[in-house]
Amino acid sequence: MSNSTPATIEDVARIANVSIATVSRAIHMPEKVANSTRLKVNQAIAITGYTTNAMARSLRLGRSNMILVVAPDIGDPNFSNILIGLENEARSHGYGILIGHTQNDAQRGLEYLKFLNSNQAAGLILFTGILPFGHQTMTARLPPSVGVFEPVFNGGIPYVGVDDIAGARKAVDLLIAEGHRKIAFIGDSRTRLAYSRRRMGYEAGMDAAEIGAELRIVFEGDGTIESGRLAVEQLFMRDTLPTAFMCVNDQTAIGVMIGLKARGYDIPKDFSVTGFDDVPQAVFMSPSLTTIRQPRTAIGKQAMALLLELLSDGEPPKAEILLLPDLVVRNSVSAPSRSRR
Amino acid sequence: MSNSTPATIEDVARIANVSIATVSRAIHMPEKVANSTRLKVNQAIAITGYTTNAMARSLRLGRSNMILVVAPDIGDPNFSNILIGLENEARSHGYGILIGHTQNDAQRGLEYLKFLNSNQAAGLILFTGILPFGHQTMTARLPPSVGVFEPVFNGGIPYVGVDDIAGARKAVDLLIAEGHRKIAFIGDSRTRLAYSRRRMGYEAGMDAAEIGAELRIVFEGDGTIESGRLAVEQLFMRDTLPTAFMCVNDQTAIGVMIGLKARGYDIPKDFSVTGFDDVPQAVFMSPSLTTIRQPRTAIGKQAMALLLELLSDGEPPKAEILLLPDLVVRNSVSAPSRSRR
DNA sequence: ATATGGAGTGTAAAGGTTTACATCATTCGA
DNA sequence: TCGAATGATGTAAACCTTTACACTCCATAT
Repeated sequence: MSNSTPATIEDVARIANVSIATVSRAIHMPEKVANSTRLKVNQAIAITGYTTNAMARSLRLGRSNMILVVAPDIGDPNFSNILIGLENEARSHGYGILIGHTQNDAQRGLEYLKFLNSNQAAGLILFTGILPFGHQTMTARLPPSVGVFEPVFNGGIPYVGVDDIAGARKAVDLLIAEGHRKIAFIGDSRTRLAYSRRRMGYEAGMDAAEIGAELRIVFEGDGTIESGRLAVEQLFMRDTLPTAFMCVNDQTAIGVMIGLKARGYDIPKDFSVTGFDDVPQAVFMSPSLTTIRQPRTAIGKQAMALLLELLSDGEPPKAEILLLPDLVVRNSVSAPSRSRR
Repeated sequence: MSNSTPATIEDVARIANVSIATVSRAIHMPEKVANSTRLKVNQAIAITGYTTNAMARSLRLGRSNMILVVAPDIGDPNFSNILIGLENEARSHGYGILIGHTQNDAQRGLEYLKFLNSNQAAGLILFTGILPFGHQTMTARLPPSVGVFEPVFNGGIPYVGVDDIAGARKAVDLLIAEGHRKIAFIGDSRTRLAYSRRRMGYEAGMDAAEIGAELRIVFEGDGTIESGRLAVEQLFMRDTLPTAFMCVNDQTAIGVMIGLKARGYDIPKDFSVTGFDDVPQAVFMSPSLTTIRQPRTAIGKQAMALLLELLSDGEPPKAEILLLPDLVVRNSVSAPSRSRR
């Protein structure tokens, strides 16, 4: 049983007293094999402890059962949760997951391309918004691919993300429902579709509540904590203070809270703050941050499902799948204070 | 160039006007090939864009260039940082990383065993303290393996972790240096080596400062936030209050802080608190938590290095590699207050 | 009774690589 | 000058599957 070399299909065939072809069929196309034969084969498999050699199978089939997942930064807290979704879905379809991180380094990306070229991966999941593989020529050889979170710019690759407009809308609507009208949007001017869409959600919400342009304050930062802090400074200098800060992401919101606290204000009594993403820290802030939660596991699952569909059909069923994010109400939002309303 | 099917070694051989054996040698044993020939081959490779088919290679060689990493929970914040270390080290040696998570489910673990049996992985990195694969019989077939963080109980597998004794010692020593003498250790009674070692560090520090048993308070919990909160309750009931809480991990420390704050105490003015691990939240607590940082990336790197060594030598060079963790001083520790000293 | 078709199985090729062994050419020593 | 040693390359087998094609039975239709 515990032989030094693992059992091959031939060992099974010999014991079951059939040909290797029959064994293969008994495993992969059971209906093509007589009941009695299938039984014999299964017994032989049990006796030998046979597992089909994935290398040989992949070689013969011309494709592997691995999916390459490339992310700029594995440490990104978003990543691990997406990974769970990806992994579960993949595994339940007999695929395994290969991890690559590029650290935003094109050279690194190219190294991973080798995995693909050498047939080690049947498909590709991309976390980064751009194809990591500089050369256009490469695109031709790219296997079925799916983007996560963001559309992939330089390739016509379907992606799975979140409905940023609807998500942002939930945040404004909450603030408006609480009685806020002068709501600042602290944005991110970097060219990411997600960010501009969140602003669109903000504008749409303000439109719907018929809040005029004179009450809208937009500050375009860069999505960092520092950028949030800076936004507060600027707004105080300009002396055009809102009663609520709707932030493009949690990082910015954290910065805003730091800035407000530094000036001695109380959140949410003096100012309300919302974020977007629901990063792990959000719940540990004081006050805990009201934000929009990315359905990370679900995104991962959907992305992998889409990729697997692509692998079997070859036809991209959809160019874009947007999931609806949830509003997570915590303690950074309340009605605007009397005096400042 | 962008042919539909990728170039094979045969294409290269034809263009370079040599045999496929020579091409293979030119790639893998360059010194065995004449300079002029090597040149021709390299040119042909450049022309065809050839990459060796990893499937075929692995099949022929009988081992793959993949390392399987199994963790109970990919979402664990520790995991991603370890993963960075693992991945970097593996990649720089031509290996790729395969991810599996067991969710502490033995059945899941067995599924991953298939990856190993089917030759898809040459080695194994284990995050869980136990072999996920129930059956002893399996152990015989396990490839070279290395544990991370914790020793692997039911297998004689080397592991890479942190020097818990030395780490804990740093925490006590800090507290003692600040003037504390009555220091409580809030432990974890679950049978993990790490936890008992941390307690050993505590005792050693108290010994070194010649602090008698009457000033030592030990509460054995279970490492959860709730356990920390409970410890505070118990200690207040027993009315044997320390001036500082040294906690077996950050979770416990968070619980202790919650418990103390609930009773209206100020940290660190009334009580000092230390943790262990430096989880991501630690810095966001208020006050931010003074703790011992796990050198996660370094652990991952070392573990992979050890595994690769195992793969080439076959000889386990060391049974245990312990890295020295750093003390991270934040704001949860100060000198004990006059009145309570 | 014979032809037809289908179900079940076997034979053998192919997939791309590595490497033991064979072959050939060259060089060196006697 | 010849034999041997050395170096460079080629031939072919092996790694383990999957599957097209061929074959054998057996049942059914004619």
